[in-house]
Amino acid sequence: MQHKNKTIVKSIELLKLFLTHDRLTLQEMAQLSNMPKTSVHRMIGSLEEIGFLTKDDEGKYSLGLLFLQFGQLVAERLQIRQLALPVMTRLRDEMGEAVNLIVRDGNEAIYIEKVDTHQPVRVYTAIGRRAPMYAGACPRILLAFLPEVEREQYLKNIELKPIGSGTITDPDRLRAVLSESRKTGYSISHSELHDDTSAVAAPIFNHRGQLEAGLSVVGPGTRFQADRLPLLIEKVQDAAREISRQLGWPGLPPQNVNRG
Amino acid sequence: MQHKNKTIVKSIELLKLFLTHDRLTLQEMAQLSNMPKTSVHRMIGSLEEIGFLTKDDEGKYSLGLLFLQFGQLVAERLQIRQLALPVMTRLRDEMGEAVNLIVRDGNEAIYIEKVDTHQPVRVYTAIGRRAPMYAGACPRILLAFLPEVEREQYLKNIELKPIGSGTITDPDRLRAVLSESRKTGYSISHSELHDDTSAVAAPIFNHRGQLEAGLSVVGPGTRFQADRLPLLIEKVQDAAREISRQLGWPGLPPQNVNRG
DNA sequence: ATTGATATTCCGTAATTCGGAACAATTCAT
DNA sequence: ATGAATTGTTCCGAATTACGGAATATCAAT
Repeated sequence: MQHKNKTIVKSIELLKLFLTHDRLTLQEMAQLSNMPKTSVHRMIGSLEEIGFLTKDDEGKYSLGLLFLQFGQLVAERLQIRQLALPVMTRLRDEMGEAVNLIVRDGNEAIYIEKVDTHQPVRVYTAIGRRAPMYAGACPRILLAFLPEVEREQYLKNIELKPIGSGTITDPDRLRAVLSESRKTGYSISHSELHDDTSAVAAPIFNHRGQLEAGLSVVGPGTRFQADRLPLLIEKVQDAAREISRQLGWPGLPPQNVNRG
Repeated sequence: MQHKNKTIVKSIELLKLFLTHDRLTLQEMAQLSNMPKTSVHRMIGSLEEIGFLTKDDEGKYSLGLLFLQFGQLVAERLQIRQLALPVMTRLRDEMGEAVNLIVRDGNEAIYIEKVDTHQPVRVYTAIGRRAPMYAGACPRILLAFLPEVEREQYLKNIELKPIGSGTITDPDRLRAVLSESRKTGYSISHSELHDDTSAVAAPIFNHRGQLEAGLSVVGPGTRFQADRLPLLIEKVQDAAREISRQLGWPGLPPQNVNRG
């Protein structure tokens, strides 16, 4: 990756402005991106031509419907979603709490499936949301079961910013928690991503015993007290193992993989 | 749009290969796109860097999870989906047929919401799919109620390719059908997009009386015979009017708009 | 080890993008 | 209505950026 197309990267910076703004004018985009008006003008012209942006009657730009098509394709092609959904629904019904499925994307965790407690729920809601891997039970279970080299590299480079009132910001504490999760096979969080929200998560492995995804139950902190945690842990782990099995997981405890 | 960023446009051509292929190697992308290996290599390097593509263990590329995030945002920001969904669900329950909601995107119709007959159904399925505006009841109702200048321009430039066994390929016949739909306020199709599938559609207008979307019930041709059509037409039109009303539609029949 | 296939890097050429500045269009206030 | 201000569009010379053929590296299979 020695040479790269700067134009593409810059254009995406423009598109990413729309993650936090739904409609923008040329001027606003130029200001937010610190690029010259002319350059922005040229780039969004191209982005509009290909369908990544659309210009409405008032001359404001927003994300194009082409993203619906690409988003759908990505969602459809994630086989694990299909397998996991029935198990997730069952877990939700058993425990009466929302259930999330996440995978790793680079240095982040991304939500790829959700079953909510309240009906009717648009499944699509929350899908695509991102979180750092160090915060929250579910992202952190991914981090815990990452290969050691990758995990260490991540821990060395990442800055632990507080997000909720309970976010772990001390690297030593984080290392201890991760180590504990590797031993027990689950992780717990209280108010790490959202205040008063707790979660219990377990890892999902694929046919080669590699970490594939994380599964979690999420709910208000008041319903995640000591008396109920053992049951929650058991059920989440059961569900995660069930999905792993469907992915062809050989069934060995993760710490025994690659030790023969 | 005198000057444009060729690089961006070419890169999207590469991404669009993934609409029909879910995994591709560098080599395959070079062949399918007729671009030099080196250029493809550079571009997909950038596309990977920004998250639009990912490389799996076997060195094959596929669409990145970033599309989930953008797709979600676009879906969330389509207000009409929120309004339409309850009405669509009710229509589905009344008639026992699948219900679709589509909007125009350039010269195509794109499905933005779907309520299926079979449970449990992933709503996301089919969302983002595209169809030409001349084929199928729902796409064609969009075409019928397009402003005359745009409609004529479309009809002059489009080539009517057969898709299903009933696709209209004769321009005069299409014009007659469109004119009829404008008078009656609905459209019917039999085997135009898929063989043995029929549909009945009605237009949805916004607060300015402009065409905003199309609503349709879809099902097997055997259930869309003459005896049942009047009821289907009535129910679809009722539902479409209900959604239009929620969008602030002034309530005038479309042919009276801008005639005062 | 040898072959064949695919991926990656090199590097001189030249086409493309850049961005300031001038210009046009639109909006707003008076 | 008129003028001022704001936003959007076009122009054009400078030079950065992308191009792509060829050489090299990596990998898998025999």
